[in-house]
Amino acid sequence: MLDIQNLSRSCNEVLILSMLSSGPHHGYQLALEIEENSRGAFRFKHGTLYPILHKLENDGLIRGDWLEEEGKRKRKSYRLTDAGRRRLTRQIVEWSEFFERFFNIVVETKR
Amino acid sequence: MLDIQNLSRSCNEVLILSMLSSGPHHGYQLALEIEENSRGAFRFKHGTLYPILHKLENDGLIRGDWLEEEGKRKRKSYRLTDAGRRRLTRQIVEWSEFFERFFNIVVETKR
DNA sequence: TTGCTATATATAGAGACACGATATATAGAT
DNA sequence: ATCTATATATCGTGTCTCTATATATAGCAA
Repeated sequence: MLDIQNLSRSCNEVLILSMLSSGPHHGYQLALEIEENSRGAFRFKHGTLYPILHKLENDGLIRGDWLEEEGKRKRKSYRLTDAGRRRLTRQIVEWSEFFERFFNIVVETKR
Repeated sequence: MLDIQNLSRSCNEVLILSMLSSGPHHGYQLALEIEENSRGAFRFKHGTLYPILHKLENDGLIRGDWLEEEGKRKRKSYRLTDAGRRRLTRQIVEWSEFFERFFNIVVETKR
């Protein structure tokens, strides 16, 4: 179960895993697209982003491969592993349950 | 706007403010009822609860009065202030927006 | 050729905060 | 007399995000 103290970490994780579920991205690109897709609501500072990517890779949820293309800076392209895909599916269920319970209390009492 | 790094703190605050919007509660009672209402999902450790209550009181969002009843331990009864009620209303809007954007990204990309 | 901006990744240090542990106190039950 | 539930409080630890800083390159403009 998703516990309250892990909301921030889990939220960051799910956003990244979700983006990767639609195809490989590199870090910088992830931050830009998440910001775009949320119309500026979710912003990753790179001091937050890269440590998370390293942790996810270390946990075997994503995999990064260095790409070297002509005329471009070296980039690390990340993609979901099978474990990462399973984790994403489970996390989405947990977030759904969290929302349900959260609003249940908040809306129920507020009135 | 509700930012990702404050999810935990804000969630705790909203749960407490919500409970208080239905009437005065003391700390111990808040923890029990939140646990019941969420069917065990949200549990406040007292090492988390009391510091938050003190902070909310300090910020003028709630007000606590000591009650001394016969045959009972001394308890501190908290209730919402007007500022607290306004804060709750705004926080609920922000959480709604957060959920909308979060699932927008998560569901959109996941597929 | 120098400087600025965007792209791109990385990490050290600081600060916030929830938690576990611990402490104190009392009422009621066994 | 002891245990459990009620009730509040605080200290220390660990985790995690942020800010700041560092490094590197491509493209453009002055």
